[in-house]
Amino acid sequence: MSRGERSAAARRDWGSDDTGTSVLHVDMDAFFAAVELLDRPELLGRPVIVGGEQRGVVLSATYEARRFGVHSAMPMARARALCPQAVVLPPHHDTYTRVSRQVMAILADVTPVMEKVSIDEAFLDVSGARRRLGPPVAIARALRERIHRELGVPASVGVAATKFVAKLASSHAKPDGLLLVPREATVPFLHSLPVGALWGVGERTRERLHVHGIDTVEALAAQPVRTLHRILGVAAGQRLHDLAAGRDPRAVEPERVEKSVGTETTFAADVTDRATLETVLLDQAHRTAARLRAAGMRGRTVAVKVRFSDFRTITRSRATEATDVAHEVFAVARSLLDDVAVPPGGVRLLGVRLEQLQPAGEGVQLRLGEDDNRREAETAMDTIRRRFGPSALRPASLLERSAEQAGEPDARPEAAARGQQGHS
DNA sequence: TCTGGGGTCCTTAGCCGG
DNA sequence: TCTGCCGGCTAAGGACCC
Repeated sequence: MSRGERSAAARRDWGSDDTGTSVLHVDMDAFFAAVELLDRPELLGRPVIVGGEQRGVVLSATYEARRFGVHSAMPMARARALCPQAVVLPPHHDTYTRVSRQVMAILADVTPVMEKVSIDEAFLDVSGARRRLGPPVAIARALRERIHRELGVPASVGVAATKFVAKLASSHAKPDGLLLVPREATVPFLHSLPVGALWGVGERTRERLHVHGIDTVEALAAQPVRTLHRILGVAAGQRLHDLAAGRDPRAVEPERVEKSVGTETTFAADVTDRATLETVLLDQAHRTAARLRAAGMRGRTVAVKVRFSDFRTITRSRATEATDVAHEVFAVARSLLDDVAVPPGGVRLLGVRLEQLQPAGEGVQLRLGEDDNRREAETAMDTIRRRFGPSALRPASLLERSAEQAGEPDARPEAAARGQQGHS
């Protein structure tokens, strides 16, 4: 699902010396679509798109669909226009999470030095596994074969000296391939790529670099670093200059600490009614707080995100005492939302996020009375939901809304939003 | 064509205290 | 006492990634 630019010239044999290449990047091919095909083998060989309805985007597309120009993150309407014969399937995130766990378990068998990047990709440092399992390329081959045999889905693997180059290698190995970039081929490999292949170069940065005549990694590498500082700022300029020269000191890190947790919802129809917004906000506060409690974390900053009908997006945040209580999160979030003027066109998206996370046991002041009771009540709700499922319990105000919706399923904006979220 | 939801990181600006 | 400077913190927004 990588969206970085690729180059046909980079898709070649760069040599077979894997002595200096201990980083593997494992990337599942068209992961969501591939998992869907496990249940729908009759669709093999046909263009298949996984994506939401209404205002959704393409989450995943088989290579048969990509041939028509369909790619991930593309608006569904555009994808359907490009490939009207495609079979469109709604996403099943629980299934993808389950298969992802199985993939990660196979990777963890190779080495504990494994860093999960997302649901469908991970880095491995196999320097400690050589004696047991052989050289990196042999490990990569065995991994691909085992994932395919046990789970029935294809994985591509990049093998290189650094994380960044391993990632580029896997994206050039797709679909269902393996690419080794030997240590001494690192710079020639990088210099065969367009500048958009670099990590951190998206549409905006590419345009800015293009204005200065910089369209390839080779051209970027030839610039004095101070020129890049001027164009992109010190941090981004330095990083790209390093990446273009093959310098990437980041190690494969098995433990990653989350820095924020949040939930956001795009409404099926823009919402102008404040009561509806507050109901959604309350639901989001509960979901976010429950995730914080499950992770044993509390957040010190509550942030609210609002996107208006014209796609203008604002965020408002406030630092408070560290909390994992939905009631407290909601109180701050609602106060932030109160200060936002809703334009006549209404609100397209609403979200809540907790930032400045810290372990639940750390720096917590002794609190008495109502707050403690709230926390206990919410913790009890967690237990019940774990036992009987996520819809077993909801706050009364949300239940009332659900009851109203039952009578009039499509008339209210939040009914549409609920429907899209897939739970009510 | 009309743009999801989960995040991370960086820049800029204002405020405050030393 | 006033002013300037600096660092730390907070808030907002933007770009990017999968």
